[in-house]
Amino acid sequence: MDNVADDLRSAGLRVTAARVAILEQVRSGNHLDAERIARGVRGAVGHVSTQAVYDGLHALTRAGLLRRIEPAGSPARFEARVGDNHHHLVCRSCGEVSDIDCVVGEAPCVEPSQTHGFVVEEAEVVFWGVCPQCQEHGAPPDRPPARRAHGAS
Amino acid sequence: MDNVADDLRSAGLRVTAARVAILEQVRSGNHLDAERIARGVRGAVGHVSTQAVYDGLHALTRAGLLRRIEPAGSPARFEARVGDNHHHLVCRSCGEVSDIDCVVGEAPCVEPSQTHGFVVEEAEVVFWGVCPQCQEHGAPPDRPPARRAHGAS
DNA sequence: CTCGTTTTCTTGAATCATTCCAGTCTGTGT
DNA sequence: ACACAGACTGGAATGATTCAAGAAAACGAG
Repeated sequence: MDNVADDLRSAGLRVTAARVAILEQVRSGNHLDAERIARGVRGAVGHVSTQAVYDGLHALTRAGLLRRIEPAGSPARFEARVGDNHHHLVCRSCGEVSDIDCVVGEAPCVEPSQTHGFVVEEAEVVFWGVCPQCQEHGAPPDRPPARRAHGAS
Repeated sequence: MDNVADDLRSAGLRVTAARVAILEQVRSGNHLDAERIARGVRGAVGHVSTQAVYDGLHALTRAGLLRRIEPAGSPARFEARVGDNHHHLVCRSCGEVSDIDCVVGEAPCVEPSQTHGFVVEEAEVVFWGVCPQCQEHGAPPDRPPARRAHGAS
């Protein structure tokens, strides 16, 4: 039933209540940050130290079960959609993150024009905009706004 | 001669030694972080508080004289190349940032496939790789490595 | 040139996300 | 059941950045 445990095991990680809960949280939630995940985990299994949450998040990320994204101006967020090629759309007002399928369809989906000798491993694309919610109400529903992240393109 | 002062003035900012120095630093340096800028500024004009540096950096950024970029896992960096359409190539090992001209050539240079109702204002592209230096020496010259920033695409 | 107002700078403390540490506990393979 | 690597706990520490309140300086008016 609960493939979460199996996923952990086959990733070479021990199956503990904390990690199971972490993975479940991230899978059910949407681009949650560490604090939110910690809250969810605690709601599910009782006390878990903040450290254990960060620790588990790292382990799961290292194992490839989670992906960590870090939009400028907001704490790191985690998502369980891994191994495919997708990008993100971030609301400048409330910080909400949505997935976007790769624009071109192959990875890396964007090729740099000059590489300055770098070996390029990955292209990360972030679209900045305003979500439908924030378009209506000038203000976000409740979450604090991600500080503006400037930049052109 | 020194158009920096004029640039400040015409951006509606007062011309102070600190701000002139900040702008000069960023223009001559390459994607410097606040601390490095502060060091340079102090070298140029004597004591300037950290706060004044952050303050000036914000003001200049707000005024459009500077662009702030924030690659995952490293402190914010500032650049003076503004108003054009370019992206960045970041070294996973040493954190070095290089400019890359827009892949496609128009802004926004990448169009999302679905917008989920968002009003998209900007596309930010970051290429992750390893710089020439770090390819040779396994280790970076001296700067601490940006923590890995995961993610596929 | 001298004010007055407004912006900018100073010092110092605070915040937030995240990490470091050291010791204790617990899955797991044997 | 055992042993031990891996995971968890509590608590302190770090680093980048911000907040706050008062002092100083810039610039337009008179």
